[in-house]
Amino acid sequence: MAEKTIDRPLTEVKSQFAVPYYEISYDKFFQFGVSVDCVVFGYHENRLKILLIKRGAEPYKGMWALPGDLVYPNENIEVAAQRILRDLTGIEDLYMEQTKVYGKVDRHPAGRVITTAYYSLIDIAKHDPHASAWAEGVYWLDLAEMPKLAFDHSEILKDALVVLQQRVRHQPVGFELLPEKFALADLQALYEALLNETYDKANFRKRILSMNLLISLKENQKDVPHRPARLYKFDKQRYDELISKGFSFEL
Amino acid sequence: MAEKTIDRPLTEVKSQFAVPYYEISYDKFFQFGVSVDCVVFGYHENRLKILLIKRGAEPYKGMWALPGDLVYPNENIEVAAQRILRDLTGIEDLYMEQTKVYGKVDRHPAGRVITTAYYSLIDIAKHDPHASAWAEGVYWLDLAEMPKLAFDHSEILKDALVVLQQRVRHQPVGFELLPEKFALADLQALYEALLNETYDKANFRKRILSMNLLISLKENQKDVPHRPARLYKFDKQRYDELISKGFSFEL
DNA sequence: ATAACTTTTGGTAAAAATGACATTAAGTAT
DNA sequence: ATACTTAATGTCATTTTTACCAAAAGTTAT
Repeated sequence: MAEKTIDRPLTEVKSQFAVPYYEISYDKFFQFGVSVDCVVFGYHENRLKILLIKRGAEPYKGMWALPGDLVYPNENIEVAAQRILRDLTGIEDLYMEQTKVYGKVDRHPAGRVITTAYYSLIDIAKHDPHASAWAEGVYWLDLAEMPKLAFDHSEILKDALVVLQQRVRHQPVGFELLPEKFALADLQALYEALLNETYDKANFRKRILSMNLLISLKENQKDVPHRPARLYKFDKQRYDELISKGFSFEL
Repeated sequence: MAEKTIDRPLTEVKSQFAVPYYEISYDKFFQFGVSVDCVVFGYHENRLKILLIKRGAEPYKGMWALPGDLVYPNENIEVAAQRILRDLTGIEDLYMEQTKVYGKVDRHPAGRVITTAYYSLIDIAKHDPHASAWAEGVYWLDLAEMPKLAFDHSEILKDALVVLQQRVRHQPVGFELLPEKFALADLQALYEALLNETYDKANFRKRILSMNLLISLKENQKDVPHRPARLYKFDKQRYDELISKGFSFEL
């Protein structure tokens, strides 16, 4: 195919790559710090929570912040995200996904630090966070009552929430916030909390069940003061099958 | 509200933030280079194209690559993205959006460089790229015939394409690839190229027009060997209104 | 045991959206 | 004037969505 090609002579040489890279002093460029901040969403009793730490070190000592820290120069970023979250909160092996990079020149008082935000969803009951390293405390804070956070973490959190809502609408990630076994009403309450909407109970049930992503267990709720609902579990295998066939979950 | 709070004593101090930040030698951490890579999509004659450069400097001299370069330590990343694209290709003032960060330890032979990918959509006819700085050439390459790219740029491009298709489906970004005035058939051809699908002409028309996002001009196509179609333009104001009311574009 | 109560669960009917396709309209080319 | 091409509009059957009802199944109180 003929392409539209525009090929002009070099006009000016001003980049660090204009001469062979190994002859240049990179000092001028290689002065960045890189960090990771983790936005961990949890869900408990119909409320969406965020995992925050109370900072035990400068800068912003004593303030609320997302769990985050600097990446080592020989460490991959995703690995760092896991390590840092584990070091500060004890939580391990989460599925984490990037949301955005934050790189304002003055966002960190100690120098030029650009940070990558990762988000994750967990069932609060399945993990037991505890403060360690320089974290003075680890808390599940209600999303509705969020204090001001250190650095630009308030902005990071706000953006991550938008990403979460996007994801939740188009992929069945919501299931990750629920216990293994759950009732349809639980799932509905979760989605209503996540997206602040309300759904008709009967129609929600039909929609979800028609996707065939749930396995009906031979087991009912216990200790409820009314008719107990049937319990279900998420059919991960069926989901992977559908995805590979180009299925797209929509709520 | 009572929160589930877990607050344990410090167990170990091992982070760089465990002592006041101004007393620490950060040298160990502040060794990163940060770069930006731009994935600029263009559209011309029913084909999706990518703006690539032929590298005129090491590393990967002579190879195809996304326009990208290192960020200055006192420069905001978005500003750098604009500058670098302008320096290398002469294209200015694009609306660019982040897609992802790439940070593998060995992704750059000159040292630890993490890069942020930005993507943008432009109407090829509206811009006239020309190689400058250390770019030896600038080319619009057809997406279907993409060569192997320098660094991890092939992966970056692949991911950006997925993001583009997502965005195009849920926001009317497609309009940015068309000239000011266009016929409905042009819009349809664009979406069909972007998403490799085909739509029924009559139904596509109804769907698009029912969104009220197009302004019908009192003007028709010229120089077509058949009945000329009515021209439309995108109603940006109406779009912003709808968005602020929580409207979501779906195709 | 029975009645009252609450929530689950299955169903139906109207309304809305979708999709396939036919028809008419409006221009160009001969 | 006629043929031809694509635009533009309309119709209709089908599917999907939505609102709502009622029976079923358990718990609790009497």
